[in-house]
Amino acid sequence: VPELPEVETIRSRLAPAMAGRCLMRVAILDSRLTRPEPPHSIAGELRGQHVSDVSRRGKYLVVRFESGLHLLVHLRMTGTLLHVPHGARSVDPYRRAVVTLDDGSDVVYRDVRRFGTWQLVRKEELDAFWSGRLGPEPLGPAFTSARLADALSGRRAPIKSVVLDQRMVAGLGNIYADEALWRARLHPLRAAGTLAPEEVARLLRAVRSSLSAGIERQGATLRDYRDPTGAPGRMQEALRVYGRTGEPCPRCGTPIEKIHVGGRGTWYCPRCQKPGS
DNA sequence: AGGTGGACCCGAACGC
DNA sequence: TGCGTTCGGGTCCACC
Repeated sequence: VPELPEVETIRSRLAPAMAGRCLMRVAILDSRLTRPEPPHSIAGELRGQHVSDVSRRGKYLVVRFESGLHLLVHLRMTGTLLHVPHGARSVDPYRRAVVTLDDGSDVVYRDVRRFGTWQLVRKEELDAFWSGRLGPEPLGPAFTSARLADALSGRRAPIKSVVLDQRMVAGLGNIYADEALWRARLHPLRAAGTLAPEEVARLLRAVRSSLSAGIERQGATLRDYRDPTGAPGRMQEALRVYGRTGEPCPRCGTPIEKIHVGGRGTWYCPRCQKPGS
């Protein structure tokens, strides 16, 4: 499941391959990818564009073109981007789009569940696009204790559900939300608005450190995730609670438990992460 | 308005 | 062995 660390890893690999290149051919093979826009019109707009750089905002990968156009790729559940040399494409029923660069290499978009999206946004519309959807970058200077405390205040929803809200902070998904709450020693069902200032500060540090750990290890490969060379990440070995029902908590040895919060599987340590106030 | 639950999608895991 | 059923996950949308 690509969350911020996985998308950042993809970005860092894809940027040198795409920056400065021209898109020679664009084939979009799944109409879901661009809807409500028809695939051929998106493909037509992309063809001939020159790539300035590849960046990231939350879980979105952003390909910026010299024309001011931006391609926003969201991988959702099972999307992956592969960079393959000229002629090295293999038969793959899950291939949803192929972009051929002017060095002959292909950027292949693959997505088993077809949840991923490609959107085109012009430079002038970009800020409005982000501000309607995404909160601050968790690893950037805008993500502060004061801002987080303000956003949490009055919220009665479980803290886990609130940190998954991309307008609260951009980039956490189910894995890193559980990991961050474990690091912060907060029970996932705690009402978000009841966190003391000290706990908010702990949560902020925990969000940053869990995401940084994921980036350092180039993402977590639980099943589908691969970087653009096809290599898996290593973060799955370093996860403290996610998916580890019955295994000992790395901090206290108590068996990890699984519950459901807001419809999502949620792992936590019942001793380190007490329900609290 | 904030909170909750279903829809979307499809392979894997599970149950009989 | 083989079938049907359930699950999960990010985001949007309808509903309370």
